[in-house]
Amino acid sequence: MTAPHGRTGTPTDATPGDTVAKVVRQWRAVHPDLDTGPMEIIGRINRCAALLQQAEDAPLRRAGLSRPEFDLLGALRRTGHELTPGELARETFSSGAAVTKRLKQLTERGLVERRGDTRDRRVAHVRLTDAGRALVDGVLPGQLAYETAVLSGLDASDQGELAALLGRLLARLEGRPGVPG
Amino acid sequence: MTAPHGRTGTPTDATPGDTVAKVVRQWRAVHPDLDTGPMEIIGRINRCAALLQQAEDAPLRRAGLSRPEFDLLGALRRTGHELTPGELARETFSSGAAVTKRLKQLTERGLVERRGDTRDRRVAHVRLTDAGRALVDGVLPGQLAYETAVLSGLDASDQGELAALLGRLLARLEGRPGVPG
DNA sequence: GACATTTCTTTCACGTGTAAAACACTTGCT
DNA sequence: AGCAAGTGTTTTACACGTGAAAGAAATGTC
Repeated sequence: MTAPHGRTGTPTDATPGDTVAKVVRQWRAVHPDLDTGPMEIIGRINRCAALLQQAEDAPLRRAGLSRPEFDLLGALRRTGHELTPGELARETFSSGAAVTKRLKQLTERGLVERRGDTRDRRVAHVRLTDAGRALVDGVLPGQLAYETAVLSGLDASDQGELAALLGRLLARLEGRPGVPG
Repeated sequence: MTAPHGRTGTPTDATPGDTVAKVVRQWRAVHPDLDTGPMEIIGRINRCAALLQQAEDAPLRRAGLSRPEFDLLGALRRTGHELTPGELARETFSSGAAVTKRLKQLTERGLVERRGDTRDRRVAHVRLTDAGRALVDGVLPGQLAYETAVLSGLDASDQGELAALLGRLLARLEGRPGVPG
């Protein structure tokens, strides 16, 4: 996996590169026997995710939302229809308990409305209020603009390549719910 | 910024693909005006990170560690020398307060030892105990093996490409002026 | 028609992270 | 020396997520 591609800086060597490269170098120095190859990818995915979230959280705070709250509102916005708390939990990959708490707050703030199912009185149906929809639609373009800016370091074909490679990795991760033994 | 083009099945169409592809399709249906291209990358990075962490947390729990605890021990292990709480905070990208709490627990469990600086009595120096080092060294290979397995869906050159692309993205996120080229 | 089972949601107790303040000590200034 | 400002670490108050149990209602079974 060591691909000596000229000047785009494959960080397998002593170049400072990014934070992850440094960490990998440290591990290799201490454990020369271990294959640290995977770290170059997975360490970077984790670090990118952390930095991206940190950067995108600031505008959300300004709009008075936490990221989990935005994800919940976003799920309602993009599906276009009402969702039950359970569906929201699945859609946002969070626990039912967390969704319950968020819904309480979002309802109090008037961003979301609840309605009981007439047939099955266990389930609730949640929908965006006008204010909720406006809030999501107001914040989303800024988020995308930031993402576009960050990605502008990569040209269109690099972006396509990256999306495709990540897609393959993700497909594998989502296809195998099993954990390592 | 145009949507990514690619020959390897760009998920810009109606292919189910992964979870992210579905979400992007939903957004496009509701907001046809917005450029959803960045989501294909950033959404996948976030989702991959979440799934990877979830998968790798299970073995850690079995070893009695949370991920932040493992990161702290790992920082001590890979640097090979003592670190102060402040350095540990920077190294693990977490707050000083969080490090203080973790150190308290890890010290009680005998995985870490503290020593006061003789010159500057504000600072403490933290080092791994033998048990702590053994714990890290016992867990690490399993983590790497899992990562290797997950990445085995990509051949060596794909992995190199992915690492390089993520490196460029990360460099930008970390505030580097684009990698020399 | 009552009873166990399943499904959907909420509540509870608890652990953990955070920001801000407090603390402890050092350094620089006059 | 004395004191303000700076630095490293811990404490405090609080918000949030989680798993487990509880609660509430539907469904299946005999």
